[in-house]
Amino acid sequence: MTTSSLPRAPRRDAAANRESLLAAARIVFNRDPSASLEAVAAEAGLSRRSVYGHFANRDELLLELVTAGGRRVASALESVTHPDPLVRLALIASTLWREVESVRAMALVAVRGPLAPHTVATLGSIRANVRAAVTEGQADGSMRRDLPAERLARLVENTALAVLEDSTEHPLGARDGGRLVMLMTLAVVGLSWRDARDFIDGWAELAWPGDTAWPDCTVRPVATGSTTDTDVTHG
Amino acid sequence: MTTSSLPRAPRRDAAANRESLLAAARIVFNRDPSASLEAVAAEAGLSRRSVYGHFANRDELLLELVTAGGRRVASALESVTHPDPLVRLALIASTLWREVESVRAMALVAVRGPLAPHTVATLGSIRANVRAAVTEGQADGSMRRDLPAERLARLVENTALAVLEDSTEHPLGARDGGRLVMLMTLAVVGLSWRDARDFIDGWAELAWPGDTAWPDCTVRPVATGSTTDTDVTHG
DNA sequence: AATAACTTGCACTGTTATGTGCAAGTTATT
DNA sequence: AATAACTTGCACATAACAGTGCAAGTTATT
Repeated sequence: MTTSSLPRAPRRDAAANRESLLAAARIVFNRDPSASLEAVAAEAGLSRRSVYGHFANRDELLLELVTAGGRRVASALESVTHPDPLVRLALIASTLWREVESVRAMALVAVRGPLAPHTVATLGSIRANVRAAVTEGQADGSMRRDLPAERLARLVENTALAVLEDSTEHPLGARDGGRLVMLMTLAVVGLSWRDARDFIDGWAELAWPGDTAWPDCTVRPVATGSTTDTDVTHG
Repeated sequence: MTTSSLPRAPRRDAAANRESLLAAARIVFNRDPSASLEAVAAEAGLSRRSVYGHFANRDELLLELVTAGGRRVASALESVTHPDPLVRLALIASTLWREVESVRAMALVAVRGPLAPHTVATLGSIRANVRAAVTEGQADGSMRRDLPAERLARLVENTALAVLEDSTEHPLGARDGGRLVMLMTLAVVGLSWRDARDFIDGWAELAWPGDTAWPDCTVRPVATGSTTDTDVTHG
């Protein structure tokens, strides 16, 4: 049975178009956050008019986009747990990088723009996690104690955003970006650059997914020789 | 002699109004960078129409505002010279803080917004100085060498901006802000938090102007006891 | 006091964007 | 093939905001 008799089921291509619009919006708004719906519709191969067949207004489209992205990121971050608060922080940073890398500009708008409150709500758990890791790290002495936890946590967040921002204009490989964001995070919480580097290289879980883990290293150069004091990036 | 005979001198109050408009623009645009000229004129106690008696258009007003601010900052930074690149970087950071503190939002717009190219041009010397200090610091081993100088320099800049940004929402005393911006700068270039703290406290020229300098210390707590591991800020 | 320099209000144009109503088309579904 | 579900193009309403012309006011200067 297909539900009742008279009212017909919604067409399947409509849903597809809706997705097209969201995808287009992601692309267009990622290029220019204040782009018009005209531009979005064009990117989707639809007419401006039809946007309103799927979304009540611009804000609703934006909201849906940001919410979806936020949920994706939040869920990816849920799996981040580790006893060591420094590792946890580094993991949060690099996970965030991985999730957001392809939508940097959008993400920045979501966090900095008028939708910020909503985004923050969706991503509240991250903030809480960062905050908790920082507090814990300060308590066990692994993180700097000369700043109140709240401020330090915000600085950690903003630093990560700064890396994202910079990489929007000066692209960075996915892997280099992940490493850089960890390095900067650790720097902000108080580690020297050598300590941060060694710390990252010392924990298998902080290695880039594709790479062979530290213990059974075959390909990857170890922490001595050419890798030491070598650029993370070439550009 | 008052120039020629027929053409009269421009009225002095006109110049005053022009200043009023610039001052108003600084206030209004600092609150909302995309505010209307209506709002600016209102703040200045003038009519929207009269804005066009002084500036050809919105952009010209904006430009003048940003240029003036830029020049002020640039000139303040010209006096920053020091043999030690770390000290120089810290001085640039705290000088910048001092100059920009009261116009944070505007400054952020000037740097991030559409006028960025122009601002960058005006402030080109800063960028060059930062760049030079970083290169020098990497050469003498006092700064991290795992990142190319360009990127590290940008990270230094962006970190300073991040502190500015954070302090817009979560105010910071002038002095605490200056110290924080130095701490973060040193952190980014590779110092551990303790090293950064000791470094700042070790150089008289990095002390806050009002404070008595290190050598003949009378009031200020020295680097042992209560100051160690103590909050820079209370809020 | 004469007068040029300013300011003001109003009306108007132009631009850019959002959002709606509707008739006429197209397409998936039954 | 019938038909409801979508899409489309067009016209239109609305809303901010920028920028201009002009006539009538006000005010500093000479």
